Amino acid sequence: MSLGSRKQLILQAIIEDYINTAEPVGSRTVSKKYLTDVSSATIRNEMADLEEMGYIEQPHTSAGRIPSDKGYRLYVDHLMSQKAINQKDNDFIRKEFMDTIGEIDRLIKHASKLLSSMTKYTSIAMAPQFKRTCLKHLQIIKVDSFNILAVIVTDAGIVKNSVIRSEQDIDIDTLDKISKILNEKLLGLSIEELVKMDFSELDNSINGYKQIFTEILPELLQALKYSERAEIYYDGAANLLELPEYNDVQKAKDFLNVLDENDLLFDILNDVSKDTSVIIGKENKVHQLKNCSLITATYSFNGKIIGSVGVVGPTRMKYSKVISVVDCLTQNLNDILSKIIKT
Amino acid sequence: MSLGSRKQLILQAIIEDYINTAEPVGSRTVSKKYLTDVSSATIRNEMADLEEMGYIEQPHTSAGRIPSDKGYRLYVDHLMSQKAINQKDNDFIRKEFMDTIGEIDRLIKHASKLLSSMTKYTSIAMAPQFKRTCLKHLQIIKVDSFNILAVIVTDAGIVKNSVIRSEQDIDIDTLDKISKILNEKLLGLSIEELVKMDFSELDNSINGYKQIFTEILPELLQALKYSERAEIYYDGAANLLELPEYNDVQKAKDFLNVLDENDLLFDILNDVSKDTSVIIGKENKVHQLKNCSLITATYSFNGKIIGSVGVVGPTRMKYSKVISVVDCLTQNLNDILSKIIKT
DNA sequence: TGTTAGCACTCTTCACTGCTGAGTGCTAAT
DNA sequence: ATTAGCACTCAGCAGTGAAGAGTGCTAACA
Repeated sequence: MSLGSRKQLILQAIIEDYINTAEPVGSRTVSKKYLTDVSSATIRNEMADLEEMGYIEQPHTSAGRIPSDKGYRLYVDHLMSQKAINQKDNDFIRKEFMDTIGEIDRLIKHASKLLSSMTKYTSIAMAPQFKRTCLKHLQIIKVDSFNILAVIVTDAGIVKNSVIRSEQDIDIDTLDKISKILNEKLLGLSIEELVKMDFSELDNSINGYKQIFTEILPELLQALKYSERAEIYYDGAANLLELPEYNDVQKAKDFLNVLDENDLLFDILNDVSKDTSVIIGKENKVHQLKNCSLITATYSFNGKIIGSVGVVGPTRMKYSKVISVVDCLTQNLNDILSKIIKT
Repeated sequence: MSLGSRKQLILQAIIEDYINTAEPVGSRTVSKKYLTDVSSATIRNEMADLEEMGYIEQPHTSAGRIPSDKGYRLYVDHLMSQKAINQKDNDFIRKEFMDTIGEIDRLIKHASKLLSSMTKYTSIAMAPQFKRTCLKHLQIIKVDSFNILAVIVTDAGIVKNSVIRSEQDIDIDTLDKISKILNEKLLGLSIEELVKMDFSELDNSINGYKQIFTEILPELLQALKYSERAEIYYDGAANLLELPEYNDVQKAKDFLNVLDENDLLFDILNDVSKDTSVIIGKENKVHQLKNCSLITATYSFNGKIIGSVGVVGPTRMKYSKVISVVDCLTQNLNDILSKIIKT
């Protein structure tokens, strides 16, 4: 069922006005501000149709109309002007990233800050999923008589450490040899595989080091397991409270509770598969966010998706703007990752 | 100027009732619930005195009294029952920490979560300040032909990594030798000193490696500088909104804005010197928190303060409870740190 | 047949009103 | 020094009515 082109224009007008004002939009407003050559009475008739079709709703009899989730969906998929990213924004993001060096987690945290400050909504971000990356180098270092340190570097440039206490004073050469053996055997495996791996088959290679292996390996695997869940960040929680829809304290409370639940955020960010996805209102699996829209995008390394970022806001969201910012940001993220970490 | 003992009792009654109910406390309430053998009229007279002395205030003529900052201060310093930590809470904290292994930052993050969930306020925490700890071991590892990795372990068990791209393919033995030289020269120095150090005096020791040094050192120092600022965490932001004082959206907004400003939180947590400190209302240097109270405590390693944690809430805070929880938590933190990281 | 003007109707919002209850300060009696 | 009693103050609440926004319907018009 396709809408007449005038109905489309009216729906678009209603949505864009509502996005800007957060006030129900009346027929008069549409007639005066958007479709000046049509009278408000005509608009009224069309609006009644649009309501019947489920694209807009009326909060109460004497109010204007507001878009429904279905309306927003049509808008995002067909009506919205796909505005290319503002050149200025693009430059800004690029520049901000240039200045951020250091650990990759820090980069993602910064990305989250950028997203929230540029969109004025709340951003969420997931650091690279360690388990999806592959072992590139492993080295066991002696710190002192009782502490050894396992350093793991993966292809996405993630580095993880694990301090292991050892009862015996192992000499450096031994550790080097063990490092070499492990490196040979394990190189290129994903951390996910590695954790599940059956190490008994290593038996042949480790003649003479068996005792040390049985002391170190479990600790190492344990540490890997603990690193499996990626860090989750959010930023700009205060932005939400600027919006009129969150003048209701209860709603603000519910929203903040979601942000405090790392598991929930993880599920949200982990669920993303497409490059960029827009989830509107009740489309959300997480029922606490059924009044929110969520725009997420993934970032990749070596063709593999390793993490994602997103923006959460009211369904009355500046979709066009946010989508372009999120897109641009992940684009830059991909660039930087592939550049920093080229072999 | 010392209060009569009955005035003290009345002040205590007012404060404790107000802490529980968030409602101004009237003379009748005090007489009925706390000092049953004195009439409300007498209480009224005493309350008028207390108000004149500045310990309590009246929101408006026909309301009861609420404590002033000065009142809370007296209460915290002299009136409050210094309740020892609940044995159950202590066990709980201990147990929670036992289960948390892994990186020290994760431990602190967990501590923050614990604080907010046990106190029902918002917690803030600063991970160990890298720069205040001393170099224990430094090792430079070859990852592949173009990437080398510097691993730095400090006495507090903090491990930092820095991936350095190198134009030349340096062989492993060379890196080992460089590691040894640097270790010898730099062991025991605090990171703070290290960053400021003049490396030209190394010249003699590095015959033959000079070119490599000049490539690696600046990168290494840069990475150290970026790690200088400790991570800041907060948790339980949603708890605040449960409190009636934050039904005013504007106040909630102001508070969230503080949490979003890492620099501000850093200043707050960095300012702490005493073991445990209680800052009430306008005593706060940060003007955004002049309606809040802040209870902070430090944790140490090797006798040096390396970080701090805190709880932020309304001035109407359950001081006794929070102080005991914060104390207990840092106590446990100290224990764990000294145990985990003993040489 | 699609469009428009006009009008009665609905419903929210806001300002105003008067009432109630909580709490006070003062006074006079104990 | 303490207490009972009383007049007074003020926030909060419910009720009221007017104003304004927006609608749906009808009848006229191109």
